[in-house]
Amino acid sequence: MPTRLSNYFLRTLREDPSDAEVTSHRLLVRAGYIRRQAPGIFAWLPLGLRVKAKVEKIIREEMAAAGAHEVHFPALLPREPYETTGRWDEYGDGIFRLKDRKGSDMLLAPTHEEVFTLLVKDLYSSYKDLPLAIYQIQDKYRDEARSRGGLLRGREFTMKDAYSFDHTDAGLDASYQNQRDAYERIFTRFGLEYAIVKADAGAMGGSKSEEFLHPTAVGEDTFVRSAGGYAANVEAFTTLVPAEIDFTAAAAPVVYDTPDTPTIQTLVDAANAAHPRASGVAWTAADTLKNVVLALMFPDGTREIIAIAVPGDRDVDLKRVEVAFGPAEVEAANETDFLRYPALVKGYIGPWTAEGAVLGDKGTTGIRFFVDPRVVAGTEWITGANENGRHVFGLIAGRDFAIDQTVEASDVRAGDPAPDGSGPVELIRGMEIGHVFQLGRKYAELLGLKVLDENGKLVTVTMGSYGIGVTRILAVIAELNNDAKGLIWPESVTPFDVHVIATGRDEVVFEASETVVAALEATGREVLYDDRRKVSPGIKFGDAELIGVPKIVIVGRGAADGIVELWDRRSGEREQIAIEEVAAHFS
RNA sequence: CGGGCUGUAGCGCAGCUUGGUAGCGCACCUGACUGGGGGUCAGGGGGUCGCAGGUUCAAAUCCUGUCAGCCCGACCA
Repeated sequence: MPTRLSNYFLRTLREDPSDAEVTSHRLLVRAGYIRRQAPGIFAWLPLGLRVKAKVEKIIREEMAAAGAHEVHFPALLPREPYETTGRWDEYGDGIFRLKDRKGSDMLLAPTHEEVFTLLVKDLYSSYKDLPLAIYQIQDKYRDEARSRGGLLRGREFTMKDAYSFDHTDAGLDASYQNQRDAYERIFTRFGLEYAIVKADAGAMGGSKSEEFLHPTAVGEDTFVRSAGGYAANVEAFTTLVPAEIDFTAAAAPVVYDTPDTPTIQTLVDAANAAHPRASGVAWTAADTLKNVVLALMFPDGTREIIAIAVPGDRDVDLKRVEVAFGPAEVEAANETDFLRYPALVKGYIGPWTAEGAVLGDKGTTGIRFFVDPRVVAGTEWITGANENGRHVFGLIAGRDFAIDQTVEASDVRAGDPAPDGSGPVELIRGMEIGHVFQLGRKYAELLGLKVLDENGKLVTVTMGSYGIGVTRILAVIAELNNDAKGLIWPESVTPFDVHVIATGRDEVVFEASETVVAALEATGREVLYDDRRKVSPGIKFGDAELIGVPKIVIVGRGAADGIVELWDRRSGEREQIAIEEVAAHFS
């Protein structure tokens, strides 16, 4: 039976909802696919549900092809397994927590590693059962500080999450590659451009991790890409380390008075004015060493002050620092912190004084000291002398201060060289649509998932976790497929195959329409039939354009002569054909 | 969590400066006309003006507080 618009649960909106900014959100609400329920939480209407089902169908087909089995866990879970793995605490405010009537802590799962691990532990105990890949399509909950972009970043979203179980590292590599290949097929079927980038494993833990990023201005991630094929999330980008410089002949450092130079720019100006470089080449910010004092806050509540030295022309990227020291939150050191270390003179901080080191484990402060990887042995710097209005010139890395601890703290910029030598990188905004992790043995270890191997020995299972954002993909597809009039779905996910419009009031039009609809359905097409009487053609055309079914058949003034029109939503082309030929056009 | 903005009918908005018992467009209901691009006419239903308190004879409007939402940033898939 066709879906008849005369009694379908659908209401299109003539005007844009005021709270929708991004295109996909605006159009999905206007065209009657979703309705906002609460910030970042949406109700699904019949049209939206159909598209979502199409997205899920493609994912299911590829999961099946990859040998994964579908299961389904509750979204509502007890605290205990998450307590065991430490994520109950690590997630902080990021998850929805609630209590049942007995006062037991529950959560709405942000992801399901723990329960998948426990399920396999319950049922399997032999290496012969491995490898195993299981997955579910389930709603996830994350209490975003600020949801935005409609479906692009909601607090409830549908995700396909798959998990692999192996008893050897080689097995995990194979399972990981298997899922990764499936993801490539999935995104190709959706017609989505993507870049596979090295990623930070973050709260998930584990080692190897790659993100599938769709390049788009509305994306929340920034990643880098080189012409030579290197790609990485900015958090995972590693600096190309320059060659060391022989400093055996280098002069000793000299301290100069540099009054009123608390910032890099004032320092560079003062240096060029009062202490020009012997070679005559002007000093630049890149010749200075900026020592940034930060506070690390660990989940257990401890606060540690650290110092990081980066070239003066670079800013510290706090996100990259957090990745380097995770799980910890990072913020700039505050006044209270500085009061604890009177040796640190704000604006004039440096690792060195003539009397000895200030920073580092051998320094007078004992503060852990890290340097940017560009600060290699033999590089020469201007930096603070730990006295108000004084800087030291000609400070040699590896001679005058320790460079044994490097950290990726500097911001990443377009033009930076890729670490693999494949050339300069460009910075691109991307939306994460998939993420594959090698979790390794973290979860299996903590939750006690072991199997007997070939030798009858108990070994801890090694796992992978593989996520795809179902609703996010739907939104990205909507974001990509629309025009000023409305949505234009690709064939792969369109809610209906054909949208038949009856225009006019003559009975012959509706009779002809029924014939067309029946013929289409006989070929297996799903038909949305606009059979509304007393609705003007303009409204019907407008609704069709908003809803975005790519193939439209208009039955109207030619109906009496057995002629209908094929209307291609995407190209706008219209073609007159005989009613008997309609079905053939769609087979 | 910081900054900005907004809460008036299902949706989009005006009214607030200068207090006087709430209005427009769309949507919805009835009837007629119209019938290939959101048509016309006539009639109609629907709102504790976010909430609480205060000022006043009188508050959507002025004052105080509070809650909610949106956008930017921080953060996060």
